[in-house]
Amino acid sequence: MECASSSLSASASSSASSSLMAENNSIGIVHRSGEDEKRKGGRLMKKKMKPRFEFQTRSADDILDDGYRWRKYGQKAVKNSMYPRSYYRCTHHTCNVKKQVQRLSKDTSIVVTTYEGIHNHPCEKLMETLTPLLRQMQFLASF
DNA sequence: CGCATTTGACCAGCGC
DNA sequence: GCGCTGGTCAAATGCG
Repeated sequence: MECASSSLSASASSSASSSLMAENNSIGIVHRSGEDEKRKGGRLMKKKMKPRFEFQTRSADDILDDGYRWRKYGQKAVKNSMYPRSYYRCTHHTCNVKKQVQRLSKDTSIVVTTYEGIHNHPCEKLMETLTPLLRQMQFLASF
């Protein structure tokens, strides 16, 4: 499904100072949810939600580049965290994947990234990064 | 010029 | 029944 599960961010876009990523990116699925979608904010949504995957990543930046383009559509403060929670959404039309990032009040260095839904489109960024390599591979393969 | 990000406002669900 | 929290959207602004 998602080819970005490897989170091999090429860091070609934002977060130029992602050198801190070399630290130790420990990710792990903490929770998996079923479905749940409702009407809110004056907008109606389906009654079903996609599978939800929660990842805990050790990073100083909330913007984790997993190969997809995310557009922040909201930010709300959480009581438990005292830090605002950021809501992101995939910029793709056919892709209604949502992502919410929250920092742990205990360890501000830990970021909880919750992915909601599955990408139904190829990773543009990843493809972009791999295209030259693929071309090279194909070229070499002709030999 | 285009796009992504930002802040405020609004609504629905749930609790009390 | 009212109040609160959480979640989302919309418009405006800034940056590339």
